[in-house]
Amino acid sequence: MTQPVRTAPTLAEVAAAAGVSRSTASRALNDSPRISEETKRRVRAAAKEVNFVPNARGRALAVGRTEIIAVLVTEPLSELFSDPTYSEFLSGITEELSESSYLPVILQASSTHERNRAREHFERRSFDAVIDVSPYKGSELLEVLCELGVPTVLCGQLEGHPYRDVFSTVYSDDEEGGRFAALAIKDRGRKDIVAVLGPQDNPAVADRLRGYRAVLGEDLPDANVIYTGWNSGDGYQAMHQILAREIAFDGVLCGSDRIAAGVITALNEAGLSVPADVSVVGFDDHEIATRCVPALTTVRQPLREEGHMAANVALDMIKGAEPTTTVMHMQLVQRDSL
Amino acid sequence: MTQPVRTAPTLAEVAAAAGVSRSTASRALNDSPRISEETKRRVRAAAKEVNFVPNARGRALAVGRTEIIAVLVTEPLSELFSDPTYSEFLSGITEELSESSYLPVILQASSTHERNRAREHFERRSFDAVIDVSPYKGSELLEVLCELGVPTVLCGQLEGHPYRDVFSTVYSDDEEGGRFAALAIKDRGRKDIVAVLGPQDNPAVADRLRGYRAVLGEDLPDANVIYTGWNSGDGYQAMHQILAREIAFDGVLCGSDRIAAGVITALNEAGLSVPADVSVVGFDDHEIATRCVPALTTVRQPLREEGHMAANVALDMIKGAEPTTTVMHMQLVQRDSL
DNA sequence: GTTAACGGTGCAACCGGTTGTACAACCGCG
DNA sequence: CGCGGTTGTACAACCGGTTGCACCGTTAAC
Repeated sequence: MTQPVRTAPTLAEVAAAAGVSRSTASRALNDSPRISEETKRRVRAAAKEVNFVPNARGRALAVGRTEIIAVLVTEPLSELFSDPTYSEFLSGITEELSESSYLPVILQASSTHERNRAREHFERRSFDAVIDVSPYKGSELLEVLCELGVPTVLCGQLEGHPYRDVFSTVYSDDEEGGRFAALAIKDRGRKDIVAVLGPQDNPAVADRLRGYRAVLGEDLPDANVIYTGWNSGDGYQAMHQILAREIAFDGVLCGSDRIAAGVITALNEAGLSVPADVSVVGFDDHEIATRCVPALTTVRQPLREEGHMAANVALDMIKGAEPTTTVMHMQLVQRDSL
Repeated sequence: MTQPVRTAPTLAEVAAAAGVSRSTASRALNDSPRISEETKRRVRAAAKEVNFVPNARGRALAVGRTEIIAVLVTEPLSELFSDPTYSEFLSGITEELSESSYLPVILQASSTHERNRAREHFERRSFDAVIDVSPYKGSELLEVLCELGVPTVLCGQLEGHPYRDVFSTVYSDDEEGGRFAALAIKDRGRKDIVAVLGPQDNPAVADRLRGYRAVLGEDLPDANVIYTGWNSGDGYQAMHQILAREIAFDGVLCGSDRIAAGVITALNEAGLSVPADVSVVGFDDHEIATRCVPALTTVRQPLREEGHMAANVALDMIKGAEPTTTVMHMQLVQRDSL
């Protein structure tokens, strides 16, 4: 054996080194008020001495918690990866949890195989709570979680789902965001609008389009709605195609700020000025929005705050709180592209 | 309390229901040869009856394993998300592990805060093994893992790192892949080459470029190397810029198949024929490569197999195997774009 | 001087499984 | 009938922590 797998020191060793009992050592390390300062000092010194860290397995069994929260991803990872909103949202979760002793881990469960593994670990209570990033109706995993009574937070609107009084929900109002963007471009007096959206099968995209339509009606004809990827290159390519069609338009609603950046590049190359000739509105309030020339008017989705909220709701539920529903609100960010 | 948090049934309840002791119940459920068939049947029936699933915490403490493997991501998630190779690789890991009882979870550790949380849970031995997707030299986490003796697999070449005899390594030879692509385009007789690569700070991109250079030398001048994103829109945009420069070229090496798809679109729009006028070679053997017109000649990186390998190596190390180093080989996939 | 109150500590039980070992019942054999 | 050997089961210890409760020695109050 080249590898000296030092077995980790146990509480008993610390106690022995400090000359106290296991229970006293435990209380000292957990800062119980019943232990004298002097003893605490001795025990802490001994713990540091032998590099003691409480073993997760023993601790979990005793306190009934693993202090691990699963972030459940039921769609294929590749889809998740191509949607930029997730990364910000996930950062919000980890950011918030890093204040606590809980550790968020991402759990992929897109194939049946993976779902079975996940189910198994849910049943075993490997996790204290679950945050479902993209819940869908009829998910077997949600059924299992409901049955087991595992604290669960759904991120996304699940209309008419049967778990309303069992699970918590956190989502932002995409339709409202769409209305904000459309209202802004309408107030500017634009009449012929083009929409360059994200992928067609994305539910948020559908909600936003509904918001656009509610405000613009016939000013946004079906023919002017283009579905594409989320990146600037995609926006660039889409705008090229629109220009090639030689239709008249004076406003562009974009599904993401990166799309908008590509759109602006393509417009400029075609000799069109933003915002003099064409108004452009983005979505997300991504960092790139401020770096665009002109700076991008956009709709801010409070993704990071949504993550914070989801994390906090999960922690509350672990402590026994009742399920709640939280709607986050979109916000128009006025800049110069309108 | 609206929520009837049914506390999960324990082994003791199963044993009582079956009329045997806890130990017998345990052995029966684990299919021990020492238990009679008749008793096993009774115990299994009782377990099914009360919906028994062994509690992960108790089990973990007893057997010394949590059966959870952490997939460590040390770069920011957004970066991970924008690199398409990861998703395939991660799928390989989960795919392989779904055959075992182990569950892979993704652990984000890009901020200092997150790294501290991760470190804590490593020390507590919350995970049986760690697969580091993007290891870098001088990572404190690697140091901790080494010290703790946690079975660890590094995915990626870490030159001259001090952990060679402690950690296992799995990586594919990007430079070799670059050579394959360059050789193919050279054999075709192309002399003026352009490279449209991924992000400049990506180490794999650097390795591949080294491979290109080793074969092509001056046929690939510095000025012809463009760094961009990984998507088709990015390739489209990059090729537009190249065409605008009006330089002479007859071959394009692309950093991804999606980039190549965009490149081909742009070339076609400019009236250039592939492969008659210009040869194009991709990278990854992404699904899109076969759907391109013409079908894309590309370099296949065995990402999924790499994931399988990493997972298996991790399992072996958990069983006590010595650390190993595995190099996966690239492969040229001949199609019609050359 | 006895007693009550109190701060500090240790014993032992407990969380929910697994496993070494002892033991009882049964078998066939001499 | 007594023996050794097999089979099936139960007891109890153990994994590594936490925690209710009993107990000890002080000190203050009467």
